[in-house]
Amino acid sequence: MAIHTDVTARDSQESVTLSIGALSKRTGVHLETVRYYENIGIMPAPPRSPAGHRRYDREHLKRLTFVKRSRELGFTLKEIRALLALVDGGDYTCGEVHELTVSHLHDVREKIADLQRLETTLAEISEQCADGTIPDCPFIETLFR
Amino acid sequence: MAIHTDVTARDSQESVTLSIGALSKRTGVHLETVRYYENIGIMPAPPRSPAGHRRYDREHLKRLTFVKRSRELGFTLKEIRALLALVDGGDYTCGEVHELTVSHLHDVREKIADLQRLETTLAEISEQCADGTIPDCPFIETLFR
DNA sequence: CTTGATCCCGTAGTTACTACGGGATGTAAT
DNA sequence: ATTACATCCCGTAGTAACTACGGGATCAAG
Repeated sequence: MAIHTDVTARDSQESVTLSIGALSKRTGVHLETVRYYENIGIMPAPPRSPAGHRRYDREHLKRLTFVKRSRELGFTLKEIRALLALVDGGDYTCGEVHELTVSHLHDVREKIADLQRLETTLAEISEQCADGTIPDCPFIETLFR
Repeated sequence: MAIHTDVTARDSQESVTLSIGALSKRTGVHLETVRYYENIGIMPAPPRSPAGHRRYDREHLKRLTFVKRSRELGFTLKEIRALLALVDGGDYTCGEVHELTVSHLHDVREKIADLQRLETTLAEISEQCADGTIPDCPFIETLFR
């Protein structure tokens, strides 16, 4: 499936147009963020109404949903650009997507490991100085060494 | 222990002075970061040599070490400011430190939980599209929905 | 006394947005 | 037709925590 699905003249609702506000509400992406995505080239510049208001169609809606989902999965905008480039090219394979995903998964696992190490240390600290009125907390002492 | 330990005239090495580069090497904090910390008030402005070069002493070294350690534990600069304010005040108690630490620990645990949810999803995805030459990857499909 | 390392400063770039301000439209009710 | 209010426009600046850059001064060693 290419990102630009065929919306032929035979389609039942052939010209869906959404204002930026409507698009924002449907996707849950902030209005300013939509404009931001346009500025940085992640979303294409949509046609404008005579007065200059942006008019979005179903393709825009799909693309923005894609971006939103990918962000929720923790992909950076840079990674999403790569994903979109594949998809826009139209001839991507599952393997290419797999590669990006695995690489991202690796990053996520590293972050988890880092945070778990932190968690352990912080938990130890907070046990050490749980009872509260002692001045000269040992935690503070260790931070100075 | 207050942050400003007494370095009396009787101390064996009474005037340690470090250039910004030396301080940077000893603490592992980038030189530019040291200046940055000075700009934002986390490190005090040190005295200068006649030519205007910064001269640091043991107190600076201790403070910067403190900041470095705290950063490594994932505290934000804002949190570190709070910690330093307690310490600078000199009359902090273990309980106050405990509070900040527990709050931070809570944040860390939330982040871990978030990332673990991500990890699960990403692992599922990468299994689904592991074998590589199929076009129209199912993962991409789901992102469009 | 020359060479190379180090230092100075201010500014801009990074990531992914969010917020602001002031003016122009769109839409609905009267 | 007018009024009122929501929505839209744009560009700029702010957020966190730095990093990088550029061009000039100074220091330390040989």
